[in-house]
Amino acid sequence: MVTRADVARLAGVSTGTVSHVLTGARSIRPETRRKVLDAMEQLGYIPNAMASALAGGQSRIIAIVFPSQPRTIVGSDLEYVLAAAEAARKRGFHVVLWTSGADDLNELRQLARAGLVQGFLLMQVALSDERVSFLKEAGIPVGLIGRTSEPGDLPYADADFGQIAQMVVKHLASLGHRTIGMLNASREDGTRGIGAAVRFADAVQRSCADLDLDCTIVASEHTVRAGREALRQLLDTAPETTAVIGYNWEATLGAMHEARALDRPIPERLSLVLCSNGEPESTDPELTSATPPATEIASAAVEAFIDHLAAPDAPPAQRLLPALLIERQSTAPAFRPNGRVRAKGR
Amino acid sequence: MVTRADVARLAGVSTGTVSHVLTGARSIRPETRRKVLDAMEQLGYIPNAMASALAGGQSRIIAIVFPSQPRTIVGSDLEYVLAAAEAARKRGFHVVLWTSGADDLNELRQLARAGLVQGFLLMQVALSDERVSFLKEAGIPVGLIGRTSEPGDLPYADADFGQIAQMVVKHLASLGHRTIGMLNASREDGTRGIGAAVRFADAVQRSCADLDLDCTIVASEHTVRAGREALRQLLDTAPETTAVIGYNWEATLGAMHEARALDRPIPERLSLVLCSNGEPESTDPELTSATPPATEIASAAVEAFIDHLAAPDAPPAQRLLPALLIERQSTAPAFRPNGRVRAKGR
DNA sequence: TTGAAAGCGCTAACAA
DNA sequence: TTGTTAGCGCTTTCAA
Repeated sequence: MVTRADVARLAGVSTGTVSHVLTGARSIRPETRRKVLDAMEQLGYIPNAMASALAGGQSRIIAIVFPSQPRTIVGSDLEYVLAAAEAARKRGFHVVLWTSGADDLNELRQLARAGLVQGFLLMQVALSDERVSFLKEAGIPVGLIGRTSEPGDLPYADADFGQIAQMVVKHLASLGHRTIGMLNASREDGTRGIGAAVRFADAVQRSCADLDLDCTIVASEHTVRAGREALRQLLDTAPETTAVIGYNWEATLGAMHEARALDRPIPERLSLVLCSNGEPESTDPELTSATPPATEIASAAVEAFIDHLAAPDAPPAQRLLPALLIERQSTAPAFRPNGRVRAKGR
Repeated sequence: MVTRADVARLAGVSTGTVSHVLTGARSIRPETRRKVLDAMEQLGYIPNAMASALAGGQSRIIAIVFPSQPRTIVGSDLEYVLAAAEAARKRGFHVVLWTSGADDLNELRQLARAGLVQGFLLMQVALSDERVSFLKEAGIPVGLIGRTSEPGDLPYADADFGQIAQMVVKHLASLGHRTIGMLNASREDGTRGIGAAVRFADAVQRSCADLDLDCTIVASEHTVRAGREALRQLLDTAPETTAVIGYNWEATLGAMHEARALDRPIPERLSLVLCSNGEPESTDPELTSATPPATEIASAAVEAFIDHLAAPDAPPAQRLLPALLIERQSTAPAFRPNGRVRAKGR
């Protein structure tokens, strides 16, 4: 194994100098730097991560924490994780995975105390998340992919639900829809981010109010069957509904089936937009969507968190990321019984 | 921070003794052990992971590697990863995530040389996978979640496609199906495990031959649209087909839609079984399935790999794990034009 | 059965 | 601008 001592010897400098060439922590005469770099090159030197972690007190590893009580896992969850790993790598950090239940919180503390990880990036953040308070009290750095109701001064990145709601409602309004429905996530479902559900529902309601549209919101469990029932209930409650916003992937699938059963073909007689994570391209018709930008959110969260690790006292970055509306096949001008299709401007 | 020296002092022993109590590497007088354990308890001692990694030369970290050229990510991919992390944790190991393209292979070597990871567990293994040969040549431990065509003496765990094929074909035969179709994964799709596709198709064919059933196999791209076309093609080629085995999640979704369009309702006029990873419970009707047991496969692969790390010269474990057939709503007795429904025993 | 001490490879404070 | 050196906390060999 090639060590820093070998490099120093070959370059004719001290080991300290080699370190400083690597870290750039102090100015080095260009000529010396060259010699050192050449020697490293020549020897194929690779710094030992464990040694520098031990000596420097920084493992450059962060943990991503999933609740161990797993709910339905969708493909995009992995997208978050992979994007986080990639973003961390770009900053010279690594990501380890950890699953933890309410009873395992102590294990998180031990992980940190063992010096293995410098902090925790939480996924599936609930409105009120005990992991957050626990880690904060333990003095262990925390960041969020998502948000609690009161993120305070924690670094986080989340979807900008206000923007998403506004964009989607505007889109539907421009297609002439006047009565909108929403299939929300279950309120019971803390792990799934009920915080987001509440925030998004509020945002949809506000956006509808702004444009003077009617809006009915129905919560559904995260199953296809529940989604079918939810749509039926929605259309019972508000028969005028011509467009539905889905914020619950499984329920949205159910709604698609139920719409067919109710002879409300999509998009001709019912428009549907998916706003949650899910797989809008895997349905038929493919779903028009404005889904949270998983990769961007994860990257931003990692950036914010690593910055926070470097400067714990500075106010951390807290970012809300906009989604893009992708029009596919599930939205169309509002159906009017009398056959007139009114497109409403802007 | 509490160190081993603190514990030693309080227990009135040497630091070496504390280490040995922890590792159990040599016999300790029970009384001494007690004193040490008490001291650790009292001080809340937690060993420093970095220090032991440095001194012991073992980071107890393994990396899970994804191809960076990502294909469609399904929910079950994360299931593998989380299960692997959990299994590793039980063995006192940690899992870091890495994504790597063909050009990044050197980074893998550096990760290992830096002492950060002890080896690599590869996901999305292709039939002929350059990562494997690269790492083997570099002398870096490799394990597989999946298999290459020639796994040689590598530790791995994979689904037992022979068993799955036989079980599913038998199930269909027992429902009276005599003509079976299969929607296979695309042959182009190296990252997706064409190896598995070939193996599974062969196994299905063999199982059908054993039971004297007709069998038509059509490959499809991994899109809903391609699946629709594939089903049409399949039914054109073999109109007698009454049951289809899906080994391509997106294409299976497409087949469901196309079946409806062709007035072949599932399951009354066409049975469908999902055998690939996917979300059989998210469709309507829910899919009867025999999908690879993701959690078990990942755990077994991790076990095999960690064992291999501990004893590199012993022949590594190579495991094929059976799936369970879960009957849901998409299979039914074969439809007979004349109305007779023949159930064929066992 | 236990203790002492020499590293593991690197960082960073202190000197020069 | 560079060198020297004392740790970082643990493992493990060698002696006792």
